[in-house]
Amino acid sequence: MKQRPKAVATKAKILEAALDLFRERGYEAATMRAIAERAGVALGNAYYYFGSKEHLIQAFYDRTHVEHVAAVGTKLDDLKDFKARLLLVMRAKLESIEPYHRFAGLLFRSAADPASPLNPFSAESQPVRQEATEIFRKVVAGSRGRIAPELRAELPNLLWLYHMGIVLFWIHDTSKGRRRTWRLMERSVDLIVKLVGVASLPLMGPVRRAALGMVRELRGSTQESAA
Amino acid sequence: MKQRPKAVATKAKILEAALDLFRERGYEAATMRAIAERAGVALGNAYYYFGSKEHLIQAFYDRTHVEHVAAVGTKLDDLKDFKARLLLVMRAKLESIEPYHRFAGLLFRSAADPASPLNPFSAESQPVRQEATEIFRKVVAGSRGRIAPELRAELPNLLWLYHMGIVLFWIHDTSKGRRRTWRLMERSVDLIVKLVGVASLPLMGPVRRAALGMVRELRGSTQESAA
DNA sequence: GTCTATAACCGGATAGAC
DNA sequence: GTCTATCCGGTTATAGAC
Repeated sequence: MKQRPKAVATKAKILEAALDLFRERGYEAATMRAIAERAGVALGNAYYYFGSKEHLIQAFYDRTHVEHVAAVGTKLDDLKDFKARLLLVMRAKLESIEPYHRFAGLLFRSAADPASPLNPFSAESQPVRQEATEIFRKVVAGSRGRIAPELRAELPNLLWLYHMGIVLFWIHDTSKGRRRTWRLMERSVDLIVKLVGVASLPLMGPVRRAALGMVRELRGSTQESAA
Repeated sequence: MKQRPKAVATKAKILEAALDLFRERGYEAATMRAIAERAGVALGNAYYYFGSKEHLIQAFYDRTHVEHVAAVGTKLDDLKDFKARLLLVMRAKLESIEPYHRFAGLLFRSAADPASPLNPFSAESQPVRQEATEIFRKVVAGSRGRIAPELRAELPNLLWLYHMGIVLFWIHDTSKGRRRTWRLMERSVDLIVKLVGVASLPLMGPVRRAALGMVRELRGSTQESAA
């Protein structure tokens, strides 16, 4: 199973060519033939390394996640406020995906198909999903302030879901510099912080329990085992 | 612009063939060639009437909406309680779409593409979206009980969005009889009613305003003019 | 195991003749 | 309005070279 250096290099070359072309021309125009040509390999060779065009996109997924984590870097260490931490992570997210906006929509096409491995809720995506949730776990874990304990446990998953919602909006956002998404993100972060505050009030016990019960139900369907 | 009877008949023939084949074989297997053949027309002729395969699906959309409205019928008139009304509409929704579960996933592939006319947030879908929101407007309008006025105005749109979320879950739900979706729907309706109650408390003014402000922002991006 | 080259299949979409 | 012919790109197949 050990791959030879040459194979690794070829695979990387193909992936880079694909990502470049996705950026430059969007999804449809970046044909497999063009990708292979740009990478300097035969069409069949591209398929040798990537079973389909969608597999190329899975790699894109991974890449944006890595870039997101890199963009956050160690900056979280300096912040103790929940809102500041969440804002940091969300800003880094939007910045890291921006270069790919052009073809993100078409990507989402596959992602929405329940049968597609690209679907963020699919079993195949579980590792990526779990990794992506990890950063929100960090956000919550390092936050000072009153957050109801049951909420603290579920919050990372909720934040991951929330961030998927923002990405969904971003995909549809055609405003210059994605202004609308940024505004929505900032407002919604503010709202989330408020809601977490309210939900953590002792009085809100029943509502909180109803909400968390439902969320666990929702999560159960896609991930049989919770982390 | 008046269409000749022959044209209407041909178009209908093609549409019926398409819906039949979608039901029988699912989306992918129902090729445009097969549809044309079943309808007894040439491939090019199918494209003369329906610009793309996706346009055929738009018709499918419309049909499920009509069926939903039919399933609700006049039953709303008998109920004055918000929760009961919302439950009625949501149950009718799940029942009316159930026969199509098998290929709904593949349909939603296109629906998720921002560039697709099928996208529920797209301009092309605005009529359908508005119609679909209408039923939630009715739900709210006929409900007795304390609901903050600003909330009342925005609630139909929020409920439409909520119902889209439930449908999204339903698409991914492989449990027998879609049990999980039903349970989630019932729990979430309960939660929504609780939340509306809490949000309508005078004390919640700031949170409510933050939430509604954000929602309007969100809505603004897809519908330039609010109803 | 890695890679090339080439041809072919399939289905969505289009052009242009009738 | 309807057809036939054709294009185009994802995908597969094949046969062989290093």
